[in-house]
Amino acid sequence: MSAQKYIGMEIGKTNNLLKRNFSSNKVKQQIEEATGKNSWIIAFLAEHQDEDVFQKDIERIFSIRRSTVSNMLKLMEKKGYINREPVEYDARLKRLVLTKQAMDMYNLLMEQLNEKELILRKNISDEELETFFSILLKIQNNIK
Amino acid sequence: MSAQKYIGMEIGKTNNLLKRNFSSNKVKQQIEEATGKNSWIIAFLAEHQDEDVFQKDIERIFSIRRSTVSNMLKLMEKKGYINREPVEYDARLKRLVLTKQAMDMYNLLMEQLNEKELILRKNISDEELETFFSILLKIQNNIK
DNA sequence: GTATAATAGTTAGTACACTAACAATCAGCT
DNA sequence: AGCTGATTGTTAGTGTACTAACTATTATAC
Repeated sequence: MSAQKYIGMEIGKTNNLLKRNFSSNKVKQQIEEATGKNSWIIAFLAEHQDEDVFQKDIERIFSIRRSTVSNMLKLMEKKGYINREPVEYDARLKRLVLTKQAMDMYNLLMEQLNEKELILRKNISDEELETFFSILLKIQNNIK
Repeated sequence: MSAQKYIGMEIGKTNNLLKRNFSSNKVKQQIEEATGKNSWIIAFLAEHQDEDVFQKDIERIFSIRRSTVSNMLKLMEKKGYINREPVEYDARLKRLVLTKQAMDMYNLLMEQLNEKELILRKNISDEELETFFSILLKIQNNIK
């Protein structure tokens, strides 16, 4: 029984390890530091500059609740990474726009994210990785 | 590029889903509610009643930092699940002891944890699961 | 035997994540 | 046009998790 592993437990442990060692993305010459999640959001916004992106999209993509998004984006605005602008066609929506500062960080952030991804994938074959993601997807579906 | 998945991202998303839907363990007739991590800790202590367990052990087993353990156990003490007792042979250590209330919850908590585990494993074969855990272990080792 | 290093736990400050309750706006229906 | 319900975002309060700095004790080394 004590040898049996629990999915939630193992994922939680791995998530903690990631948070500790792979979360902070210090960008040289930047005063404020982009935390792990900040980097992902900046990357997403940079890759979708041609469309309007709102908080509700961040919710869906990153699987976080609206209150969390609200707080995170408030911090990112304070740090000078984004602005939240109203749109004409719907007063409820606030369009998320990257600042120049954040856009300048994009390439470096992606480099860092990809570099870390390579470290995480060490000793894991492409086939194993595919299996891993497919099972993770099954687990995600089992939760809902 | 946008189709490529990132390990940290997918694990983070899954962890959020777990936290939202599989974390709370309401035990009938209990005033206070044992949160997800509380349940795990109670289970661990119940299964190791014959030995002395200290905060440093919880750190190692659950892969969380000492400050986190300190805060979590302070809350659990407040809720009446554990007591922290000094030991004679080392004044730095505080032995963790389950209260009667928590011991009474143990069987029900394990039932709930196992029940949830079954839901998480739906549509996943034993072989797949073994692969999944082995890759997760590789990822954990890649982080350190 | 005393100085130094290692270990165990706490506290302050911050980030991330949740629920619940709220306000504002929009969409649909009659 | 006006009511009802859905959508979007905020706020308050809490739990989990981190780092950094701290205290207290124990172990080691000289």
